[in-house]
Amino acid sequence: MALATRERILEAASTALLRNPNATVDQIATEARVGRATVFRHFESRAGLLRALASRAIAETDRVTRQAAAHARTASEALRLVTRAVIGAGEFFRFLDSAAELYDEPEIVAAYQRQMSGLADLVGAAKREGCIRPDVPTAWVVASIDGLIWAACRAVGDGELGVVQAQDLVWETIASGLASERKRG
Amino acid sequence: MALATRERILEAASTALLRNPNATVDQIATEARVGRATVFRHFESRAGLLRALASRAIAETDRVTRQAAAHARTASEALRLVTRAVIGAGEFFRFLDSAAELYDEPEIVAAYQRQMSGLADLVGAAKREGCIRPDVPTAWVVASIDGLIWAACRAVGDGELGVVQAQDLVWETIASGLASERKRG
DNA sequence: TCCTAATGAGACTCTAGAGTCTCATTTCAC
DNA sequence: GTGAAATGAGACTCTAGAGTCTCATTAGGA
Repeated sequence: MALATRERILEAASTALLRNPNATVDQIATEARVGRATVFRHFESRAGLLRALASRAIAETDRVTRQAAAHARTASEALRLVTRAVIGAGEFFRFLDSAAELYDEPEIVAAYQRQMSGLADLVGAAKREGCIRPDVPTAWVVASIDGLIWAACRAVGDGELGVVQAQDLVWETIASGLASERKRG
Repeated sequence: MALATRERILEAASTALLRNPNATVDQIATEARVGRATVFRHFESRAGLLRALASRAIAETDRVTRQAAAHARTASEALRLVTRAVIGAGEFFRFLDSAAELYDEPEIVAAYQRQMSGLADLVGAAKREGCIRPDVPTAWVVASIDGLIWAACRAVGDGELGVVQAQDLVWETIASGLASERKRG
């Protein structure tokens, strides 16, 4: 029961924070259909709750990332699989989009930088394999993939796209852009 | 003087809010090198200040958007010019990135939706002109352009890219993607 | 120089929301 | 069924930050 309650609170926090990044403990408790005091029984503070939620998001993202990378035989394939995997895990970290206070937490910042530098390594390797254009700065490749992933997660969350569709579209956009064939050359 | 002070406060608010979306009136006043009371002499409340800042961002974005569209002879060209123009105005609206509370303001939400639906119209027309792939959902084209614009503004703000470079890269990414030629077909 | 408007400083009130505590009630394991 | 653990409800304290007000100081235009 203790574990179930804790999970329920985390889930509710994710939902409430997505709706409003400044959601109060009271709102989170209501969303979880739990007393406010119970929230403080499971987490030392509001900040502690957010940290726990962020840890969960980081762990899940790392997990799917590692798993995707392990299945790939080339860096280019890894880049594609990792991108798809992260989009699939979007529901876990999407609340971070506008949870500004969390970017004061060193753990969060470190995790984000770790993800981005892992992505940069992958992009570098994919360039060497001839899959990614060498004339485009790696920083931009990383930034744009990041931007497209966020856009995809938002679209999925809003019900505009299905998860698989979003995964396909992001990769298609990265790979070929959005212009018609005949205009491309 | 009154006008100069007001402008200084708006500028400071933009800076302070970018650093921390929950910046207090005191922090904004300090950033503007102005007394806290002076802020309340120029704006009815913190929320009013943010609204004024947002109005400024909306007006500027609308202005450059209209101007860009006016110079274009085809929808495809308009799409390109508008995208570039919006990136150029990034410094005005970038604080909106994580200013969650502002998305409660009907005026802001309406302006954002207006921009997005204008973009959707442009994309639709560009599709009809044969410039944008017809098999990709318009919603995704809009979402990905939006995502890339934000990514570009962030990169420019962080000093990773120059404005012109970012404008070029965004359009290049939209037009052709990031994959090497030989991998594209 | 003088007058007026704008400002800075700081004291003050008020409120929302975090965090604590208690006690009655529920729920589950045994 | 019984006891321990978990919970809900609500009262309570405390603090940060918004917003108001006053008064002395400054700056700028006539």
